[in-house]
Amino acid sequence: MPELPEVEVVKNFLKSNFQKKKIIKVKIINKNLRFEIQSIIKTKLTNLIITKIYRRGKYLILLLENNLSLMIHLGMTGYFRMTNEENRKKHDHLIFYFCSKVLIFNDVRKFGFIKLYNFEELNDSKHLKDMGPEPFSDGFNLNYFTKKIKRKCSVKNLLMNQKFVAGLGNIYCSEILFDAGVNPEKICNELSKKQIEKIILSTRRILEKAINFGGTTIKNFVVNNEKIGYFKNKLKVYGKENQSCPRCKSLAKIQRIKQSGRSTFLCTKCQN
DNA sequence: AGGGCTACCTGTACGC
DNA sequence: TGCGTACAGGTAGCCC
Repeated sequence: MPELPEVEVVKNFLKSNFQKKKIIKVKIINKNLRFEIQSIIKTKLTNLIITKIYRRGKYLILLLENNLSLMIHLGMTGYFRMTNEENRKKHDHLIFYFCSKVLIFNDVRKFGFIKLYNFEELNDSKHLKDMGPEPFSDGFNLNYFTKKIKRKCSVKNLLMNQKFVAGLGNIYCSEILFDAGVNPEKICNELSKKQIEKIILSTRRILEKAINFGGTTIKNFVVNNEKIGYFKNKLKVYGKENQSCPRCKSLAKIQRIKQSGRSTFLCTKCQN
């Protein structure tokens, strides 16, 4: 599920409720996520204060006392919910107990994971060390884009590559390229300067809008029991196969194609 | 080196 | 009702 906007929304939720709060206890219900949850976190995290919470790409990072950091990835279906007492659901895997709250990590498909790092090892981890710039950072600019372009790669696959730019996934790549008027199958070394500039602009515009609407709910994006994600109503092409193009109106229908095994939605009339 | 493909896991929707 | 198939926001780790 979660791409950058959804992870940003989760980060804000965690930040406003758990930053500066002390973890009283950790309980592992099922350690078999994508990577096994280290049982050491039960003892290591007990009685530590979460000093800072932030996002890098699609990763959530919790900084803790004792120079520790917790890396969390939500995979496709991971989410957190906050309760006042232990209130279990199917596919709950981990529980953090705080003074008056309980925070539960749930993940149906178990593609998510939680890993403990010493802070100084965090950015050298395999997950973060080659990650591309944040889309909102100055580093994601025309010069960077132009230099990083490799032939033989479609522009959609380029944007999906976390080493190129952090945080974009399957939904937003379709939406961004529709907004930019660029065909997702375009080979990226054939992009004009103008198109690259448009893609950078559209990336920021779409992500910002999605964050402001609380992300996108397709199936099960949940924050604290609430299905939010009103950006779903704002999607222009994703999941809109055979509907008329919102830009050319009746002239063309939205098509679904496959790129690297994943669905891409586009209008072949207005995306060139 | 860098891209493509598959595996990982569970649930849902749809055709027959 | 059941069964088989396709598909779903993720990435690591193979293979070429």
